[in-house]
Amino acid sequence: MVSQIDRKLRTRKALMDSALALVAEGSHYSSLSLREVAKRAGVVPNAFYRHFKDLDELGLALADQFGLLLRQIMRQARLQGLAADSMISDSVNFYIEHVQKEPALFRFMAQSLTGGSPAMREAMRNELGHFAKEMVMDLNRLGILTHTSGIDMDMLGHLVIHTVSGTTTEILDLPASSANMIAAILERTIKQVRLIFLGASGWDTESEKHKKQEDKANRKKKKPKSE
Amino acid sequence: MVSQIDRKLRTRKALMDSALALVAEGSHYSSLSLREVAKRAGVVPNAFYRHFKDLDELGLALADQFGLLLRQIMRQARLQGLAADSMISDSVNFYIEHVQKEPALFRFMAQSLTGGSPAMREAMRNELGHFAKEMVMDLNRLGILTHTSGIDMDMLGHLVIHTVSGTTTEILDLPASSANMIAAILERTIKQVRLIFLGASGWDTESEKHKKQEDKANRKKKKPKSE
DNA sequence: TTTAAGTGTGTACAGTTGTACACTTTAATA
DNA sequence: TATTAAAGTGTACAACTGTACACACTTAAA
Repeated sequence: MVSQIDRKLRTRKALMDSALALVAEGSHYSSLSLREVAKRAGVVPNAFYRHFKDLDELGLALADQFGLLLRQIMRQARLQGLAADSMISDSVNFYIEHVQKEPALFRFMAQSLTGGSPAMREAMRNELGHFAKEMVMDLNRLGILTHTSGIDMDMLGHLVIHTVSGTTTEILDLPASSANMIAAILERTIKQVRLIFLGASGWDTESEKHKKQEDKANRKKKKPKSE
Repeated sequence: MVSQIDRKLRTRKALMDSALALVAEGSHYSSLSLREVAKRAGVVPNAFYRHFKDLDELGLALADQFGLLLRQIMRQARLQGLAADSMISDSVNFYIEHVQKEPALFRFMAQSLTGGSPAMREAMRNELGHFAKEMVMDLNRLGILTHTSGIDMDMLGHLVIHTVSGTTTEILDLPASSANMIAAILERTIKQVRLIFLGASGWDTESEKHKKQEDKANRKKKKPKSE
């Protein structure tokens, strides 16, 4: 005998897990059907409506779940107390570990950025934006960035996001057996993040003159097209 | 009276354009149906088989078309002969212009990186890889990078790709009316690429010691997990 | 001119889709 | 204990799916 709300939560979770499982097996979320999701969850199609009005709504719930996972990862990373000098490589390592541990959710994330309803894309982007913001703040706090003045944190955050999420989809496409390829990508990503923060630390000294230079040149021509 | 091969090419193109149009209207490629693609192309469903065996095969043809577009863009950019001092911003500007000019193909590209058949994902990644390689070589040739020694070109290329393709999907999600948002993203992306190359120019001087530092630290702990 | 090949059409069919409606079963409430 | 609300079931249906088959028409080859 189960509590009524427990039962409700259980099937709800079953539906979400079902969708994730199908995504993990190679289907694209936007091509899933309500019926196959229900069947996989061991429930009759109509029961779906007791929990979600749509597959879109289920998608939003999954986006929430993904955000939760991200926050767990961050919290866990903080508890470990990464050493400042190996921080970048440790962080990337740690992140990729979680990608491999929970491939379905990350695959779903990758798909949602370009597919799904507009609402879902936005939700997913918000989750990632939050993640990047926290990440950059952490790295900053721990001394990777010695100066915040002058540098556009939002820009930096998006740069890290795009790098990491791009890497994520690359890894998820590998046959999982090829550990050496994964290691190569991982190493490459560490280099990339390191390069980013190297660039960031030189930003307001070197880059400003660079920027001025470019702006001046831009104002002069203004119409570089000749098509 | 039309040549037989002309006719063939014409309907083939109609089918491809149809798929692109549906994608441009918000559908995800992996959720298109053969029938709606055929209908939109003004052709009976069965005629589809005279040109493609699958929607997957049509997708590969679209990937080819996208690669072609990329190469055209690069050629065009080279013909313009960008000035070295405004090169990064001009390049990004130029690229984004084309994204807005041909939104359907770029949308398709973004979708294909995480959706579609494995073959298509690989095809798309190859096209982008080629693009990034050429781009980095160009920037290098024109003096943005003063030294190639020691820096991992592949790493740099992927970094640029992920940044640019991430930006691309962001732009394509905007309601197209909001020109100011687009301008903001564009500016951000220019900053990002500038930061990347700033990092790259300091790579083998500053970064090596950084790397050694991290490696040493890594060797010491080796097991940062505590979950 | 006859033949062959290829492009597009019409009909057909079995399988799947979302969802409406009436229902059973179960747990919480009164 | 009787009542009510909610979770899940079963049947039904019209719309849509991919694709097989036989056919019509047009161009290219013989």
